[in-house]
Amino acid sequence: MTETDKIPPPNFIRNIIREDLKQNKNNGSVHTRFPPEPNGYLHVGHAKSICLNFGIAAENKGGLCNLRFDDTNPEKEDVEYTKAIMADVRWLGFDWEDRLYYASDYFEQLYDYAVQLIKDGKAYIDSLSAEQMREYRGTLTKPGRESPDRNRSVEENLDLFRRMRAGEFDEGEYLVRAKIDMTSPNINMRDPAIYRIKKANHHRTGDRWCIYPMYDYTHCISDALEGITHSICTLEFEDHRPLYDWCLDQLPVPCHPQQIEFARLNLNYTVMSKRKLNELVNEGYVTGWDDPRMPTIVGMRRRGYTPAAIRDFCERIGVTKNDTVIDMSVLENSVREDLDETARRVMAVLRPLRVVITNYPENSTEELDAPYHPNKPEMGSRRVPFSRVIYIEQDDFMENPPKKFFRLSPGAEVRLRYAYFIKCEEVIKDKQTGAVIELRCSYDPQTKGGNAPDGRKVKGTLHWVSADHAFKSEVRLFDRLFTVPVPDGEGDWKSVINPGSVEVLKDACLEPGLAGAKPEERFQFERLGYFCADHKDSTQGKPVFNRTVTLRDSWAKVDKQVK
RNA sequence: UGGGGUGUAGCCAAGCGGUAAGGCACGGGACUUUGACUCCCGCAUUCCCAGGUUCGAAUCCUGGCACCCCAGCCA
Repeated sequence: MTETDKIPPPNFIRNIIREDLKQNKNNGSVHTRFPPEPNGYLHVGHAKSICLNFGIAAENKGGLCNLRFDDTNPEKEDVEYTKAIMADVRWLGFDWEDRLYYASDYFEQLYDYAVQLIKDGKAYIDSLSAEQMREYRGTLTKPGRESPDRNRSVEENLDLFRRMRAGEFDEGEYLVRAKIDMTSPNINMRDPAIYRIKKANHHRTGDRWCIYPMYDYTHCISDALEGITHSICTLEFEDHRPLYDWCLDQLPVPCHPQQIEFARLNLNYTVMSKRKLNELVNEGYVTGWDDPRMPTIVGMRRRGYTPAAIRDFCERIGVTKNDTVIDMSVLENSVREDLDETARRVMAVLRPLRVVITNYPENSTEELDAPYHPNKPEMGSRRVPFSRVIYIEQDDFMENPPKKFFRLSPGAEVRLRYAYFIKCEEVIKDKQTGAVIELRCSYDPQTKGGNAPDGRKVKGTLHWVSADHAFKSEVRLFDRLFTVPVPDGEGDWKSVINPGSVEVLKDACLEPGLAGAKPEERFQFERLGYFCADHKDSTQGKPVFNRTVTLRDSWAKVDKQVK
């Protein structure tokens, strides 16, 4: 994302558009839209669609992308979601300018068009019950039968439709159907419903309507009314395209957009359906839609993912019609790549082990200079306090180290980053448990800053925090939400939820400057990973941190091989 | 044994009749005051399978096979 002039990789949709432009189709314009239903929060799958639609608009001269809420089902939708969706799209870095639309804005026009269809004998009012509808529809292999109401007169249809709108009937009593073909091999064309009665309050139109248009009928017309040129949607709508085209062919709409379908995103070790995400929230498996383990935009944001990283990820995975599952490592790679460039390095000890530097003067403190980024001096530096008692990571000490372990062990010498070389002289253990509770080390005053004048080298460099100056706070570590790569493939997907997907460390010791971290501020805790100050649980002067992603860890591999 | 789609490496993905890009992952090495970053090197004689057309096929033709989607008054 640093190169603004980077040419996006080709994909079949961009190829179609390039070809259309060459033919001067749509007078050379490109107009897309992102059409979420406001019935839940957005997830990375939506991010793929957002990046595609807004991206295509942005990379073509004069290209535009609308934000349109597909709000035709009042029972499931809510303003809470529209607000959250707008915030997410904006946070991802996209702008619909003044083109915010709602399908509900078109209800009157949609009604008029339906009247038109009825007058033209292309739609009728049906009184079949839902169960009867199902029977008449036939099956995948057997054609359907025509409803007895199919040849109701235009006058009667018109009257009934008017009375439906007027609220004279109960839900389910009547329904408007397109008159297409009950024997079509495509079930979507067997006289699909286009209007149903719902005596529900709509989040925008209130109680003005008691009949609501169906998706297939609404979506294509909304696209046409907005002058959309390319209506990009996911694969499951491929079968609906003939219906999309049919509706537009019957009506005097301003234009006829081209529907193009692509495969939705699947990520391993997580689930992506709104229904399942909803269950995770409602049944308490996670703390909310914005739980840092969730693949939602708000969840990833809270975890510390950046908009640039998510955009980069969406670019890398490509756009095709293949049914695929993307490896989580691709996402993590995008995040690390962005954060490596932008995050300041600081020190934090997650699981503290007390170290007393026996030959360092008591009650003495010095400040050591530590740059914020090893490769970017322009990011500046800060002073970190050093004193006689410090904490190091428990993992950085082993009493009986395996080969190639170049951290601290009895008699070994290591560097404390930006400070001194220390040597482990004595190991103090708990008399009861035998656990190592303290290390006694000596330091070499000659090695201040981290280099020895005599040229001797150490293999390991450890991060540390001065005990008296440590800012103690909470740090949360996250792991994958599921224990198997494709939970959807499991009979009971909830049986493979990872019980250890979150670990809360209450006693982490952070360098003092971190007490001033702002909500959503991101850092690299050296040698541990990238962390983000939680915007929800942090309080003034007491930020708590979420681990976004670990650093790549080649020691973990060596360690595994040794064992 | 209805219709619509899709099959290129462990995971993604370019390719569109001229002799298999790239990314992730993985393996090896260099550098290193983060076992990070960075940098080198390696990683499909073969494109779901079988035939055919062609001087030449992942690309064209024929026939199989596998997987995904569709029977809401959801989107």
